[in-house]
Amino acid sequence: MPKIDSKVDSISKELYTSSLLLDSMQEITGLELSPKKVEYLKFLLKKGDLVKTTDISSELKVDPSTSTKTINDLSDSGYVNHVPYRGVRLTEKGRAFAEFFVNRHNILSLMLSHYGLSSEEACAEVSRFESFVSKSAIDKVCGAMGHPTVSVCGRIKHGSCNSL
Amino acid sequence: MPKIDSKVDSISKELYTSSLLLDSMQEITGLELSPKKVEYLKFLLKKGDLVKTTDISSELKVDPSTSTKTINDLSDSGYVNHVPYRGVRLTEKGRAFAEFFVNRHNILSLMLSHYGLSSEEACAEVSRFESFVSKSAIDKVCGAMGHPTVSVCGRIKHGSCNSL
DNA sequence: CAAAAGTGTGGTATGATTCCAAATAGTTTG
DNA sequence: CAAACTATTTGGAATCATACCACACTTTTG
Repeated sequence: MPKIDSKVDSISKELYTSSLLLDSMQEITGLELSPKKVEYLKFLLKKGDLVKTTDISSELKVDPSTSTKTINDLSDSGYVNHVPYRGVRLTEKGRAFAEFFVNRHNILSLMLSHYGLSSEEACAEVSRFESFVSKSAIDKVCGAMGHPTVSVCGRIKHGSCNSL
Repeated sequence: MPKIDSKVDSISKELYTSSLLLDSMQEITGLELSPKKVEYLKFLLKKGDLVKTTDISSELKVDPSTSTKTINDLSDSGYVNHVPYRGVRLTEKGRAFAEFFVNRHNILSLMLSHYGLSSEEACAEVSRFESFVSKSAIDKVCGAMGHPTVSVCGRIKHGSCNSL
C-alpha cells in the first residue's frame, strides 16, 4: 500500500512542519525581550547570516564580553545559535521576532512622524520605548494606518500583522 | 534713599522668586524618573495632600517597606517631602512633574485610541512605556492633536505644553 | 609555529526593584 | 497612662538587566 504509506508520510511531515512553525511562529506578545536584547536581534537581522560578537559590541558600543554574554542569553532562549569564536546566527524563531521588532520600530516611527516629529526625532524617540509596546497594539496601529509599506526609517514587511 | 532700597528689595525678591521657579519649573525632559517612580508621583497627585506610605503600597501592590524606600529616594531628589510616620506630600517640583506625567499618559492614551485601541487597551499599553517618552515629543503630539482637553482616561491640563 | 588579534569566562559592580524580619513610632483601650 | 495593637521604617538580602575588567583561550597571520 504505497498510497497509505505516502499518506502517513505526508501527515508526519505536516505535523513536523507545523510543530516547527509553532516553534518559530509562537505567539509573539512583543514583550518577551529586554530593550537591549531587542537591539541585538534587530542588528543581527540587519547584518544577516553569521555575525561576529565583536561586530555586535562595536555597533552597540559595549564591551565584547558584554555582547558575548548577552548572545549566550539569547542562545539559551533559542533566539540565536552561537558557535564560539565563529559567529552568531538568528534561529527561525529569532528571525521571526527580529522581523517583528523591526516592523514595530518602523510603524511606531511612522506614527510619531505624523505628529510633527522629524524622522530622526521619531526614530530616536521610538528607540527608547519600542520594546514595551505589544504586538497587539502594533497590529492595530498598523491596520489603522492602512498597512503602510514605507516608514521614515525603513520598509515595513507584512505577513505577521494580525489585523484587517 | 528708600527708592534704592526698595529697588534692591524688589530685585532680590525677583531673583529669589525666579530661582524658586527655576527649581520647580526646571526643564522637564520627561526621562528623569524610572517607571515606578512615575507611578508614585501620579498617585500622589491623584490623592493630593498628605498620603500615607501604606496607601501607596496598597495602591501599587508592593510591600510597605518598598514604598517607604522609594519615597525616600523621591524625597532625596526633591520630588516629595516625607515626614516619617506621618505622610508624604509632593513638593512644587514634584507636583510639576506629576502633572506632566499625568498629561503625558493622557495624551499618549488618546493618541493610541485614535488607532483603534479601546480606552482600556490604550491606557494599559501606555502605562507600559510612557516613562520613556520625552516631553518634547509629547509637546509635539499634543500640538498636532490640537491641544485636546479630554482624553480616554482623564482630563488634560495645558500650561506646561511648549508647542503651538 | 610564535606573536598578534580576536573572542570567551569569571568575577564583580551598579541601579531599579523587591521582600522579609526586626525595630521603632503612633494609637487605642482597659 | 501603660500595655497591646497597629502602622511604619530600617537593615539585610535577593533578583534582573546591564556593564566592565582581567585573564584565558582560539584563530589568524607573518
